[in-house]
Amino acid sequence: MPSDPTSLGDFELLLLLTVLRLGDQAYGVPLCRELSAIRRRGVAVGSVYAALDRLQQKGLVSSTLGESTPERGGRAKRFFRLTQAGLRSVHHTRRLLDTLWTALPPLAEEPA
Amino acid sequence: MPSDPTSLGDFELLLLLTVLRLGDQAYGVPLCRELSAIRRRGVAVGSVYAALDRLQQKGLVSSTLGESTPERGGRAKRFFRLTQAGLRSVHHTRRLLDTLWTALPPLAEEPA
DNA sequence: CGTTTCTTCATCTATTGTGAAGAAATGCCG
DNA sequence: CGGCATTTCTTCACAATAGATGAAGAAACG
Repeated sequence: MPSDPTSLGDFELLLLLTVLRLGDQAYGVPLCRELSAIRRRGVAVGSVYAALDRLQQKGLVSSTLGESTPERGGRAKRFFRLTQAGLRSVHHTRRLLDTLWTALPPLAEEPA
Repeated sequence: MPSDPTSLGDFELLLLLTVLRLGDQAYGVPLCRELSAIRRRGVAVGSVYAALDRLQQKGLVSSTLGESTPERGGRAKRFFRLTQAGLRSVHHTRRLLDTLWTALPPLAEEPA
């Protein structure tokens, strides 16, 4: 019994947060760039679209097709936003984690 | 390029936190019970052991074989603890997420 | 056309999910 | 005392979902 809509994979969570951060510039390519920066490691563009599709199917994001822009390669983009359910899902995860690591023991100091 | 040792799957993160919480009672069966409670959904015992094996191979937990106890079915248990690397990994994830959702927009009120 | 930007697709590995089978201990009862 | 059901815990085989990768396809401009 998979796909409880309130439970997110780690990548999916980061992706939702990144969609929020990018606001009206949340489409595939910059999402991919931003995620690469956050993770400090290359993120293949295919992973991003696959995750977006999953999230859309679960109803956590919605997408709208933009218009083309008068720039070199200004092809139409597919923009993403969080749905109410998506936002709830992020809040839910946050509450859970905030609770669980309140009692997290501190890191021991490394000897110099 | 998988398995960056500092990046955790969502289940793995919960598992590490649960190992911390259970302390000297952190072995397969209670871990499974505790995770089921946290997630509010059944967790198969196989998933737990599989994740533990992964985490051990990545060096994030260590395990020691206990002795048998004088109880019905008091079979020897395999106890788990976080390594330094494991603790660092949790802290790392926490810092990242705490940063990312500082600007998280609040949930809209549902109309009654 | 060639180039640029963006998306879709096919394929592969890794993570997670599930339940049954296997080990190791105790307790009951002949 | 000896065997067998029972309990607790672990290992295993297999299925499904999530994530990773790079090449191919679409649509725009110069």
